[in-house]
Amino acid sequence: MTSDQLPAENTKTESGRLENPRPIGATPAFSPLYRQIKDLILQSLQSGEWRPGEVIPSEMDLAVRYRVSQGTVRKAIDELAAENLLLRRQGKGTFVATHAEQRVQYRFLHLRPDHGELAAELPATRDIIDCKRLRAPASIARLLDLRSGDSVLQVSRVLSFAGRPTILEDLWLPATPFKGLTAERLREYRGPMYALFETEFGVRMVRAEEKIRAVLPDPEQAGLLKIDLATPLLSVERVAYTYNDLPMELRRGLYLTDSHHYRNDLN
Amino acid sequence: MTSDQLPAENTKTESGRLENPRPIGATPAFSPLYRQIKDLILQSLQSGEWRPGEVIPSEMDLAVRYRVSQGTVRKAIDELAAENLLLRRQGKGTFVATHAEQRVQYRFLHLRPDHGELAAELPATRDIIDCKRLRAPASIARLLDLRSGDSVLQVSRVLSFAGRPTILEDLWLPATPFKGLTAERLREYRGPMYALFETEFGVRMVRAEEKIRAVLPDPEQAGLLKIDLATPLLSVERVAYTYNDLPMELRRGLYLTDSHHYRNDLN
DNA sequence: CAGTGGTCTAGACCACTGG
DNA sequence: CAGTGGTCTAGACCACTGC
Repeated sequence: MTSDQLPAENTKTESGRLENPRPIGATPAFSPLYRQIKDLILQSLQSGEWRPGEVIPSEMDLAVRYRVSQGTVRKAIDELAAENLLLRRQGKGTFVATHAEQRVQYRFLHLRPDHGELAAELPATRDIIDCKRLRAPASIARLLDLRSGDSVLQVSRVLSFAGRPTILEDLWLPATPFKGLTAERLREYRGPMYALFETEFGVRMVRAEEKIRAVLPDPEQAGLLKIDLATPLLSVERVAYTYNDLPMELRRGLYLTDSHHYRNDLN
Repeated sequence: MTSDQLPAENTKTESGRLENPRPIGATPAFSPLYRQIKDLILQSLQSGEWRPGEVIPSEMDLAVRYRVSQGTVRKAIDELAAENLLLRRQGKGTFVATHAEQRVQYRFLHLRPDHGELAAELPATRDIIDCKRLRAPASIARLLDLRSGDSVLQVSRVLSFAGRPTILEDLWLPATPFKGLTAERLREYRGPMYALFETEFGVRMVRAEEKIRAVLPDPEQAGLLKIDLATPLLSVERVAYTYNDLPMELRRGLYLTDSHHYRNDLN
């Protein structure tokens, strides 16, 4: 077997086995081939070689490209599909996941109506209250891995379901990757905000962490949600991450839960 | 190939292929072999042939038993492991998951301290207030797939972390499978309640669904949690299921979230 | 009908555990 | 060292999609 045209990552021994390319440090922490392939695919996703919604090359093509068997590529893709980064469709191909997909729209929104389907209430009315640029206070900067004082965009909005104000949200985004985002563009756009982030700014949110509390609104919040000061609300703080565990959005939401609830499935 | 000693589920054709044993109805909804094997393993788990914490037979043994290749057994086990029903340990074997495992204890409890580790606060103080037998009201019966009026056990308890009452919970359990459960046994037992359910009643909770709201306490609840009536609380309603999607527990919890939060990871 | 993902097999070898 | 799960391969065939 020759090894002249191989990608930089791996070279084969004469037995056909692969050498592990990272004997760094004391514990190399053995990384199987399929995981290395997974990382290569991940790099192509990050770099934008394959964009949200597009097909990626077939398993056979990738097997040839990476010089491994189809089964190994398959296992790499399996993991990426399990993480919702890729979407397999039998007979058609493997696609880069996107928040614009009809089937997975509002994937991160766990609020559900007590009766009936969420789909019946979507798309919700979205009132953008505000979109301004400011210096990140320490508390915001820390969660976004920025230096305090770095420039961030702050968006405020109210979501209404069936005419009833239900969610009051504040968002903070690092200003650099989202340069050019304005209240107008947010108002014009049809579809989930994360879909807009993908198409307009090339930022794909991959996972998120939420911290949930029960709180009472302050007078301003109560006014925007048209509730009184004694109405308890869910406080949902979300940090959303793009590839490489890079935090790209902080969102603080207040959810009115008298006709909706936050749903969670435990496994 | 002979097909005389095969388990009832599948017989091989001469080509080595397997016949699909369920051409029932209009759309047989093709079920691959590994999924049939998965169901067989699931049956052995339900029947108690392999109990929580025990090793199951090796992949090779199961392959022989079911007359399929190791790879097919492997794929079945992969799915069961992904659903947290089985636990693989390289070099040791595959084990039936259990809530008594140190590593996965309190798997369904998403409350976390704002600062520090949950482990530092465990085990919490658990005060069993009450454990009584009663006729299920319609609202409870419906969620537990019982007839209203069926006998259920109701348990009330308060969990305290670092000396502070933090969770007030009511549980409802169908009386039949939990016959013999008393406040005393709950008080004596060290470890998670779901572990007690496994060892004492052979009921393993496999998954759960939670509905979360923000509420204010009534005077009785406020007294038990030692808070005032204006302190908002998380209301967490959980239905826990055993094998076969059979609901076996309804739990209504009130979580105090001034120094804790409910954590959720979105993928 | 060709192309894609999905299933299944058989066999080789690797990494990890415990006696 | 034997036994377990974990990786990798090569090849065959199946189910689904769209031309």
